[in-house]
Amino acid sequence: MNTFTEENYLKAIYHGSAPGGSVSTNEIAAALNTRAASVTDMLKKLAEKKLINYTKYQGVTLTASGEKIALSIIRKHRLWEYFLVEKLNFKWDEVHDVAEELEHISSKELVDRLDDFMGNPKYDPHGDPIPDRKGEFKAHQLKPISSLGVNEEGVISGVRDHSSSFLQYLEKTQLTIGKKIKVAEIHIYDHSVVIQSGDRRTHISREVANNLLIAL
Amino acid sequence: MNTFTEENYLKAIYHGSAPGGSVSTNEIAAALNTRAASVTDMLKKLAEKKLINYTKYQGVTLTASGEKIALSIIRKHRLWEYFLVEKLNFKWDEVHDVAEELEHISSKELVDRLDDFMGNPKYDPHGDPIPDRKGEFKAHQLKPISSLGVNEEGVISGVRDHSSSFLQYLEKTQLTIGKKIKVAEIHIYDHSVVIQSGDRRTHISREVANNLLIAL
DNA sequence: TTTATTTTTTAGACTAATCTAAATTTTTTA
DNA sequence: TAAAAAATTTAGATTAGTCTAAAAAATAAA
Ligand SMILES: [Mn+2]
Ligand SMILES: [Mn+2]
Ligand SMILES: [Mn+2]
Ligand SMILES: [Mn+2]
Repeated sequence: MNTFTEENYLKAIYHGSAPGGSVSTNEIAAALNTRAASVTDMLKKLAEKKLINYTKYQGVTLTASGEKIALSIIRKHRLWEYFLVEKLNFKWDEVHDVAEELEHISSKELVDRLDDFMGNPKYDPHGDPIPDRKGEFKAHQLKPISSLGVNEEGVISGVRDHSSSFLQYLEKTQLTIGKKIKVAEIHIYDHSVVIQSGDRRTHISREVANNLLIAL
Repeated sequence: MNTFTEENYLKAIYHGSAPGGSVSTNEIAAALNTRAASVTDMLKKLAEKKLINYTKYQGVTLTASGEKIALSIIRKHRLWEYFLVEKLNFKWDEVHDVAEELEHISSKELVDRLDDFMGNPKYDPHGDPIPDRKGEFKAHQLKPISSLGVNEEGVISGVRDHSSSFLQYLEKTQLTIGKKIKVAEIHIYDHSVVIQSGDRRTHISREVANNLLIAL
């Protein structure tokens, strides 16, 4: 097995990689709140274990087995988040830190049974896809509200910013996953957007419009 | 917070202490599958943190705060075991190792909600009492079947040996928690016992009779 | 295409947890 | 109560993960 730390590095590399691309030492250091020198040390170890492809100064990509591990961690993270929200009544902004711990519980039997217990959910509370036991998943096709024109509609299906302050803001303004919305107005001056949802109108900033994702 | 290792030491000290008594370095080493020298190092650290009372060569006891932590770990362990058996359909002999990991998840909110979700159970799948959120619990008054005389009755309420081989044996012979039993015969020669449970008779060895506990 | 800046790696140290082997202390036994 | 045995602690190393400071490589700018 791998240590928690190794698992966190693999996950960070997975999340930091643009499709097909590689991740830099500094990006990993930023994601894990650590120093570049520490990252270099760990990259050597992960390369030694054949979990990443690493050549000095070139950045890294995951090998097939590294990606498999990363996906299993992400599966656990998202299933536990779903459990916390759906079964234990946590709010969607309260679950991430707990899931960061739970994702390292090793038992595969446990997550698979948890998955069945909850009816094999496909998306976590933030709209992110949950890999199945084979590591497969299909992501929603998403785009930010800021890319819509006036009168275009869609269903809120994901967030680009997972911070609890953003999630709390969305909760308060009732812009949560599953809500059907329409763009009512766009202010050219500051790119802020007025959203219509049912008979409720909400004025959101450009930043919020960039971070709120709707399904096509 | 404390490391997993520190938590495991505190738990071992708690479990190793006879009521009011102290635990020896070697006992802790045996319980944790480690060496006496390692234990000594850790005892110094825990004493430094005022979680144990330690004087060289004298053995250790938990301080009030050390005991509080130990009980919170035990609470988590047993609640998770209950969850695994009652909600995820694990068998009682399969849950211990998973609970050994889950008990270190730090969120107090999580265990308290889990406790409520399950209806605040008082005993875990092996009959051990689950401390409440204040660390309080009442243990069953238990005695081994081997202490009963012929025709005495009782309800199976706990085990002294938690090994999966023993639990599997009990499962197979249907001598599980909650079963009402009566001692039908005692063989003087080897102290083996014939147990009547419903219309089923089971012949168990002295060793099994010593490790199966019934409520008074 | 040199020079400056940024990124990454190496060198050397530190902490937590562990180990073996040797030294102490305590307990038993004679 | 003195020698032998058992338990415990100390000494000195090791591994994982981290850090700061300095060196090296890559990239950007002049
Ligand atoms: Mn999360
Ligand atoms: Mn999520
Ligand atoms: Mn257990
Ligand atoms: Mn138990």
